[in-house]
Amino acid sequence: MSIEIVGFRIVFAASDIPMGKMTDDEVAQIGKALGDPNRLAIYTQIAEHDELFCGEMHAKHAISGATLSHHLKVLTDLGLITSRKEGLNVYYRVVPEKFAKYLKYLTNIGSMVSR
Amino acid sequence: MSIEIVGFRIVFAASDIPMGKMTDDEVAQIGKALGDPNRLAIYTQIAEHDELFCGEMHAKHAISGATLSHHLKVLTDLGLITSRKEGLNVYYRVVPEKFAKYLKYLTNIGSMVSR
DNA sequence: CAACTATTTCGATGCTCATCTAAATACACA
DNA sequence: TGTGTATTTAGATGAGCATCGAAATAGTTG
Repeated sequence: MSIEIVGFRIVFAASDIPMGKMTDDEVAQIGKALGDPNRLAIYTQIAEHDELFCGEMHAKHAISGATLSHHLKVLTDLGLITSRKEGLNVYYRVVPEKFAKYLKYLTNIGSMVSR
Repeated sequence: MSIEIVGFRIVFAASDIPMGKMTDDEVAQIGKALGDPNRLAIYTQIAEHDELFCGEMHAKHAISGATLSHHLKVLTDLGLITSRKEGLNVYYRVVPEKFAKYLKYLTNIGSMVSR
């Protein structure tokens, strides 16, 4: 039995989100950002929890605080995460809309593959 | 009115595809591969058409033949595309399953964001 | 205010990689 | 078999970037 993918689409559980276009370049930038193993792990860890501060991430990844901060800045500059300062800690959380946009763009490519 | 994304999932039009797990590292590699603007454009162009040979791609992208060949090798080594030689030309096409796996992995991250 | 903790910035280093030109290979066709 | 075209390989170069240690900044708490 051979299986053929004829296409796929994203379904939003809530409702359709109005999402502005992403430029090809922005898509590539996000791909690159999520293309570093440490950064992908950091992003995934933030997504797993609701909010996370540096200290909790630092404990999980074998990188220096400076490097961690660098990765968080990259993700922040791209709009993939946001932060909130409270006391000594800086709490990070993902921006679902941004991620959804990226997924949607990729899904469009995928749907072109269909015949 | 504020809209909140509570999660999203990929729905396959044909049926659910049995897909082996991808390692985090492989996911990062694909992200990186699709994270180069030229490579993303090349991949997209191949996806748009059914099959494409180098010459057709070369005409569209402002890079040397050698660089094009390099990008095609990166995509091929990752299993994102395959090739077939016919006469002087080498025809490329995407491997939908691989792309779907990547999308599925990302979608899983996305679904974690939901509350 | 002083000491301590959390995070970021600075500056440097070494590796990865996109890109090129030139040469090699593979195939077609006369 | 020899010439022309398509693609890949080889080798080099330069830019980008992940990483670090150390210093700077910010905030808490005694």
